[in-house]
Amino acid sequence: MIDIKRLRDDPEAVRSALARKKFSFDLDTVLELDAQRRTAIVAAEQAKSEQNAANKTMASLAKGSPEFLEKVTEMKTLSARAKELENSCRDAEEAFQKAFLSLPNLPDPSVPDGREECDNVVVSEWGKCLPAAPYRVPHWDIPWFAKAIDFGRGVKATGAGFPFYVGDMARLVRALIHLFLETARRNGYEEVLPPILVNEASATATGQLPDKEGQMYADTNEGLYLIPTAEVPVTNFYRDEILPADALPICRCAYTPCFRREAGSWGSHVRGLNRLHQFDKVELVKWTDETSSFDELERLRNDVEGILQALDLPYRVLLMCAGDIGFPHAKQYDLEVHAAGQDRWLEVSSCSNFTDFQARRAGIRYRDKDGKPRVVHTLNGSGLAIPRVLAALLENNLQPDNSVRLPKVLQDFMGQDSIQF
RNA sequence: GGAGAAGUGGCUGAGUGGUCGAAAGCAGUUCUUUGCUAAAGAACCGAUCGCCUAAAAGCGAUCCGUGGGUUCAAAUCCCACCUUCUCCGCCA
Repeated sequence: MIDIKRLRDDPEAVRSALARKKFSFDLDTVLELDAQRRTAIVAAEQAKSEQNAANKTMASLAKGSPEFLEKVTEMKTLSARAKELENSCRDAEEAFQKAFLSLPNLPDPSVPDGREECDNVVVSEWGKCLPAAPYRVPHWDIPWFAKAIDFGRGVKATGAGFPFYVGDMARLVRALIHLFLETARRNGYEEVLPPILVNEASATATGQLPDKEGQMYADTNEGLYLIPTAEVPVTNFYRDEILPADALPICRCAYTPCFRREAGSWGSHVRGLNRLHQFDKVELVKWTDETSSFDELERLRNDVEGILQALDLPYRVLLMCAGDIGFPHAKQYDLEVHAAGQDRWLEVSSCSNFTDFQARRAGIRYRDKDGKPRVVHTLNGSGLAIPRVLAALLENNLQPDNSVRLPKVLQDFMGQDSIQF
């Protein structure tokens, strides 16, 4: 959630900032509910204060004395009134919270205007896109693809979008996970292995709820959700905690499988590895103070770019426009690799600064030099999502003999310089 | 899954239904003193929300695992749930 004080102080600035995003919002209602809530609080606290005072005098009276009994009658009235006001106060608070929680984060001023995908700005490109050639095909058309990544048997075991990776392909996935984690470790991120089911409070804190409820697989028996990204459990590591000032910045990395229902987002363009219900990803997460989060975002992005360069995959970096960034995001870069067989850019990472939006929901703070609690800033970025990286590797490194040459960084781990089925 | 025990401030740990935000100790901050990388003494030392402020101070409300209930009044009594520990059973 955003800072309510900021909204009160300058609603028009908040209004125009939010208007740049694609989400609908109702500031006037929020402000009105805030005012109502505060009036209710004043009334309830006043009543409660009177009751407390009466209670105090009562404590000094002898039990059962006439004065005492008289006070009991008075207290009954006060108590009933206080309870009543307290209830209306709670209702007002709930109504306010519900409306307030539905406000998205403010986009940073450095984020360009725009309504859709085509308004995103390419801020850098690395490497050369490979030219078309007769033997370059989409990865799903590689003759042995169905053997190496078995979608058919995945359907049998689970359903569409849950493939089996077989033999050297399974090893290759493991090699990528290893490479990503080790690269992150060398860049100063501490590895964690988090739970992959989270509760409602965690999903709300990072902003998946209530905005994207339908995107997650849920265990309704236990009230738990399969994580759509490691961001959720990892960010919640410090939920409701106050960190010492010298702890920041904290950098963590985590490998997890990720689960997304992707309801209604299927079509001919999402064949093969382009979109799955379950996929593997290494996620990078940072907690910083409010002065350095945008610098840390650049560092994060740089760390992720390093991996793509090591894999020798041509990529570009998009600065997402205000209309295309997510609900909790203040600023977001998308990294896309070029897959030569499809001649398409595939998003493999999204690096974002959430400023204080998630941290405020999650109650993650740090103690500044004066000992005052302040809300931290949170960031995260994929480093990286495996299937699309794999798609690009297969398509870009496919040889005329249908083998796939491995980049140097993977050869050592795999103990071979190419794969072939 | 069965049987017990427990959940209090950063930590340890008192707490009789009313004067308890809550003793005490530790840690922390500031100061005093002693010439020596330390000791002693003193003061301060939780969070959230609201009112008032330019801001602070100040005032008020709330918080003793969570949510209900009893009562004029609950950390204290009752119920449910969650978590932790011990014992038994089962199991990767």
